[in-house]
Amino acid sequence: MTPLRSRLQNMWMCCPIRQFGAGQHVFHSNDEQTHLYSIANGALRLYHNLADGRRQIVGFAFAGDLAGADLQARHQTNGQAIVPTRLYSMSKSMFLRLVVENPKLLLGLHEALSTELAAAQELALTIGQRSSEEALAAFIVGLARRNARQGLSCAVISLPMSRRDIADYLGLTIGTVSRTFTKFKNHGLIELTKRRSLHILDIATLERLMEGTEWIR
Amino acid sequence: MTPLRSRLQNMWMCCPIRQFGAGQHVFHSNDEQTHLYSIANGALRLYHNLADGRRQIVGFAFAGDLAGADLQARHQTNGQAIVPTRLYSMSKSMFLRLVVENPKLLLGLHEALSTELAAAQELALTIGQRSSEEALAAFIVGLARRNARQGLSCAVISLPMSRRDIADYLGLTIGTVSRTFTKFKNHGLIELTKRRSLHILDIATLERLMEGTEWIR
DNA sequence: CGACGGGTTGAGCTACCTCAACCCTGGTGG
DNA sequence: CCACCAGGGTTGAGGTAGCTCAACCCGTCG
Repeated sequence: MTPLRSRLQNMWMCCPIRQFGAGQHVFHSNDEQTHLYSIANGALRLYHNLADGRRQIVGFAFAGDLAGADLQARHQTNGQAIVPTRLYSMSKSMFLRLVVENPKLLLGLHEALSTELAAAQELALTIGQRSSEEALAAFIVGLARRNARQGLSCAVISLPMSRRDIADYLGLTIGTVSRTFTKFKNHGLIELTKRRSLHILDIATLERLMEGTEWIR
Repeated sequence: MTPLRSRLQNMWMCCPIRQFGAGQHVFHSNDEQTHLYSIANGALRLYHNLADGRRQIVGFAFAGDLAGADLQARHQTNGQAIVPTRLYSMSKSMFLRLVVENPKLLLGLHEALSTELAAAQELALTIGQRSSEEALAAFIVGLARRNARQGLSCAVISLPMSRRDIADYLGLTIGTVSRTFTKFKNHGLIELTKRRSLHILDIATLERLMEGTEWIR
């Protein structure tokens, strides 16, 4: 954990906490953006829609992640709780006042935003170039790496989101996601335990799969 | 043009200019990131690769755009000149020194990075949910809107990138891109003039196409 | 215990890919 | 100034990954 990040983390300690039930929106796309959020626990889906309802999830935010880090006048995405979620909220003006006292805070936020940008570009790579198997492998490995960074188990992966969420994230359909999970299970790469969690049995093969250097029949 | 942005623009006036020929790389993914760039003229493609050479272009940068705005230790993408390109370059340490004097500069950079994030997320929407026709319409409209923002003609669109670049940007193949251009031409939406430019004849239909509210046979 | 929502599986379809031939254009050199 | 060439772009024919639609399964909750 870099100094920048820890400074950002301390900043939330005295902020009010807001709660959202599963399915509730924290903000809608094009809403005025008044606050910066840090997720205490739970999970958000961040998504875009087309006119006919097609949905692209552009990211998930879990405990420790920020939302609204762009500081724009209006929200660029919809933000919706996947499960009951609590988040620290700080008004943008409050944050900007803190920045005046401590300019490093803005650098920390900038770093967080850079990470989000890298994730969005990696997602474009996944959707645009990877096959359904490569994409799902990338998704699972991504969650494992996030767990590792947070000091959680990188073998047991919790999946708060539904199959539809995963499909709308990877640009696939629910059927293809389900079939691909089954295929991974049959190849001994993962174990599907409870409905919303899995065990990784062979991360090395998943990593080769996501890079396109391994294939399964 | 917001004050933040104009402040960012003035900052480059005294910076050294570097030149790159078509196909030359300004930086490679994972290179140490030493500088911040502003494109004086020309164009860059920003891209990721998979192990077997599949390429996802995650953005194009044209005159007035920044590169390296993430200020990370290492470059997150490859950056390659599409055509002969000149760019202002400023070392990160120089930029950070300027920021100490004028903290607003960092806010301006943050805003630019937010714009990049929004573009990357919109790209994910395009690749993940839009059909080839909707995707190409979104691409053309995106270029037209950029031109409008820069005070250029939004009817005459210059396409410095090849069909392969467009395909690798939209997650399609060169054949599909070419066929879709032809279809748009046959429907009177665009005129294909020179090889690397086009005229928009019916932007309203293109906009409805990209939102999924109109179809062409 | 029944109903419901999410997940899995199967059968058939189609949008887009693959591969290959052809065309066009701009650049080069005779 | 023209002939040639190379590389990008277009078009066609056939194949296939992943979609659609529908049936079924299973765990949860009233």
